[in-house]
Amino acid sequence: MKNISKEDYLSEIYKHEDSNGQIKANLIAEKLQVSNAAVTDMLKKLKSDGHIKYEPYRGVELTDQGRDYARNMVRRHRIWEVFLHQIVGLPWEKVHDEAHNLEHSGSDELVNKMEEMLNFPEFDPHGDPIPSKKGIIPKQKKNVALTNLLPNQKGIVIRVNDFDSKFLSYMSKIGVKLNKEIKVCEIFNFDSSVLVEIDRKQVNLSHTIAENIFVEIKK
Amino acid sequence: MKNISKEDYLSEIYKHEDSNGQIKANLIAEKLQVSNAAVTDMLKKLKSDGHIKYEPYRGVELTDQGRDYARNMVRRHRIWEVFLHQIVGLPWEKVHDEAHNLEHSGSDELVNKMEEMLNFPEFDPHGDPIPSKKGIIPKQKKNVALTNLLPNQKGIVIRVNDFDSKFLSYMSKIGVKLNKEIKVCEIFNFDSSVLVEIDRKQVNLSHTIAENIFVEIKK
DNA sequence: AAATAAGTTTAAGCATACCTAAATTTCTTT
DNA sequence: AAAGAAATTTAGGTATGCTTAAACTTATTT
Ligand SMILES: [Mn+2]
Ligand SMILES: [Mn+2]
Ligand SMILES: [Mn+2]
Ligand SMILES: [Mn+2]
Repeated sequence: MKNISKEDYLSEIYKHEDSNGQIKANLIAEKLQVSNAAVTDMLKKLKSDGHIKYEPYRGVELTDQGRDYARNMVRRHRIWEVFLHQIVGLPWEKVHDEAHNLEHSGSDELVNKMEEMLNFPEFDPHGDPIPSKKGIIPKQKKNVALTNLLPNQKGIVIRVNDFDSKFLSYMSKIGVKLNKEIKVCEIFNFDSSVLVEIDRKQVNLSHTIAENIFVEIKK
Repeated sequence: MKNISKEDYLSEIYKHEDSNGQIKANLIAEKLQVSNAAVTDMLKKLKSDGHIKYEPYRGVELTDQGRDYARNMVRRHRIWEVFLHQIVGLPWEKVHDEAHNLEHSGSDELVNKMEEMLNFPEFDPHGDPIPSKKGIIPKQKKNVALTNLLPNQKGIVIRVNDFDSKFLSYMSKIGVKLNKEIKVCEIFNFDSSVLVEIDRKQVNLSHTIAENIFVEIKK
């Protein structure tokens, strides 16, 4: 297995492009926890592999080939997550890190088999869409960060960010999970935290926490 | 994940030590498909890690630390194999290669969870024993290669070698699997092949094939 | 005891994937 | 438009895990 690093770079570029357009070398370095110089090195290799378009000091863009590769990596990651969660019974705060290692190892054939076994799930345990074998990405319900709700608005949890396992365990602890209803009671100006109601209990969420929970606004 | 190569070297040394005593650098090179020089390099590193005892031109021996590490790798490999076979439904000729990649990725915690889910299996799909978390190795029934049977003796399949997937598919095809009864009908001197009976059908097995099937002799 | 064969190590080199520090380019202010 | 700040690349270096070819050590023959 030779391409672990390349695959991680490609996934990162893809996930960002998907939501925010062209990614900066800077941000790749930060996300992958490597130096800027390491990023420059890798971008040259990815370019010569035909995975990205890239000119020094200019932005990075996936080629069709690179996008296909990256999308498949995201697919693998998310299928592993669902599998570990549903079949092995790992809690949602542990599946991301585990999948991040496994995604580079199992064959596509194995991933396809797991997908079939899971009955072709459309979303991973954190609500992120799983690209199909053909590259089609399931449409998510319209959703916004919890910080966008006004007092007395209610939302249904559609997605949470999955990169911090401590954050996810805390979410479990206070009852936040996919499809759960959250009502915003009050927004505090002094620290931008929000007081919400979950399962008829009130909890105060910091702004940073609320930013990482995405809900469909309930009319 | 940094120790893939080291882990493979250690497993190989362990598996050989287990059955045949000290391994020669030569054989490590052959098994891992690398040059002898690469083996020398790695032995130095494994020594400085405290995993093996080793003096130039002398043999290799695992330290207690190295043996623990290696045994755990074998454990991980075999639990993955059972899991892939029983839970994911992969045929026995595919689990070895897949497990060989996965064994370096998932955490011990995940492996322990899979083991529990499988109800603490003692043997992998090819009949090899699975070391427990504490390092205890289940005892196998006494067994010999099929080549050791005399005409008209019967044996129960206890184990098959797992390193060649083509061999294993062929075994499936002719009905050889664990616990299956095989009767030796005739041994041909001219090529040392054996004519056996499986499921009431006669099949001729080359000497090399028969050498890789291990049976408990039936009285 | 030499000679030969077999096994192993050393030497030199390559690719990957990182690093820090210095140099360069681009963006943002003034 | 020039200066300063921010982002990026280059230069030089490290560790891992390989390679081939040459040198060396140990085991086996004669
Ligand atoms: Mn994830
Ligand atoms: Mn990864
Ligand atoms: Mn195996
Ligand atoms: Mn392996």
